[in-house]
Amino acid sequence: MEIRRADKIAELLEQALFAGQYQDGERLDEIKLAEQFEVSRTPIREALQVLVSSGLAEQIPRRGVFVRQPGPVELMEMFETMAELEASCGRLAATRISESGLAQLVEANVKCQQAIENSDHDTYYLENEKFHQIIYRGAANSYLEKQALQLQNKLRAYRKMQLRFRGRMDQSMAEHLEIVAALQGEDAERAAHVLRSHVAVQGEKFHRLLASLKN
Amino acid sequence: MEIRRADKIAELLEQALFAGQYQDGERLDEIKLAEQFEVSRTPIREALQVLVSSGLAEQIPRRGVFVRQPGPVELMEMFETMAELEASCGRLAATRISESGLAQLVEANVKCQQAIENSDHDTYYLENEKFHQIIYRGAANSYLEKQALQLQNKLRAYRKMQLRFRGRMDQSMAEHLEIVAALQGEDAERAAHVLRSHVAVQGEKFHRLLASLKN
DNA sequence: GTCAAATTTATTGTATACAAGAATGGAAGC
DNA sequence: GCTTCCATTCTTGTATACAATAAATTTGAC
Repeated sequence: MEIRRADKIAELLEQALFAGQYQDGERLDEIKLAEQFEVSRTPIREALQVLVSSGLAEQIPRRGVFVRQPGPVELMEMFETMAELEASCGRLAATRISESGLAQLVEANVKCQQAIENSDHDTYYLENEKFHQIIYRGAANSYLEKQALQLQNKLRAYRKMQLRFRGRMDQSMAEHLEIVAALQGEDAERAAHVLRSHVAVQGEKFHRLLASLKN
Repeated sequence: MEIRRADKIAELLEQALFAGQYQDGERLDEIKLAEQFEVSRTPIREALQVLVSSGLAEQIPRRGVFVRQPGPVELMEMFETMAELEASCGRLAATRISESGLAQLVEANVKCQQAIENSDHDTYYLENEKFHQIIYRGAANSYLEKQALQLQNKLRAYRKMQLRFRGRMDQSMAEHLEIVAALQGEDAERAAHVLRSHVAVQGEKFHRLLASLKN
């Protein structure tokens, strides 16, 4: 359990937002939330500030804080930015990742493959995420790593939809193998390129994402 | 003037931090700051949260918030990340920037050149910043643009040092011309490459040295 | 004299009270 | 019936009071 109630509440609110429990533009009523969490307005306000600073909500002075769900355009922009960040991580990791890092990547891929064979979506998703995180780490730039992790976190909910599509997991696995090959060969440009298109949402994927948003 | 006192205070504190008025690790005393700004602890606390969430300070629960000036390693990491972000912006801008955007770039360069001839460092700095911001905008991805602007803002104080070196401004100008040429030619890779090395401060070698020291 | 435990002090975190601006609703005017 | 202005109500922002925990200091034992 957290030490500060405000932190715990921020976390819970974040989860609730990701779970879609609030409409876009909805006002987050301090008093109602205070009653709901059985605390005073003070920790609620601090929690709301956290949401605002992470972009999940917007604050209008003397008006309140409002839920801010990304629309399709912003979502695309976030995916594109994620693709660029991953490409950067890949480029840097190509010459910096350790042997142990490479081994971890291979291991994560094995677990991904197993998950596919068992049709275990959750495990696949988890190991896939881990795979990418190893690359962030491999870039040996903790600032960049943090940025990548943050955006990965923001996109988690939407990424999950993506993977549900038939055949996506198999293709994704093939790309993972190519990424590992590029990193092993210390081919920075190739690593960057493959990662970028692996993450990017283009063509068919884009339409599928839009379609899934409407539901 | 801001509507919320907390916002105004956050801004002032940020400036004070950038101006180096606080030591690294120094505790930001809520009560002292409250007296200093002649407000209660409440707006001070909200302002401190802003600093924490932007990474300028660190909060340790029930201990307080402490100034967190980036050390040489983190600074390098931030510059490297900036270089990657700029490269991404350049890549995207190559095929997306408008004619008017290109014209603005040329115009900014002219003003930069004039500033060099007048030895007007401040103007040079301002127009140089503007030049880069036009490229962020040219990427036509407002999320990425915001990320780039944020990091540019964080690095402002340190970037200023960089430019003081003799001959740096001339070299920088030459690189600007090359960047514009790449964008005009819609050469995404070249734009990315030139921008990356334009922004990157120290070389790969130095970073590798630092990184290897950590392991 | 030194170390440890307990008490005091100081500081953060939370609750509540108050102030000020924004939204709402109704009455007056057209 | 519609609009406008005013009063009321509601909500946020700030101040202050209280609670809880960490730091500091004192006191006692060895």
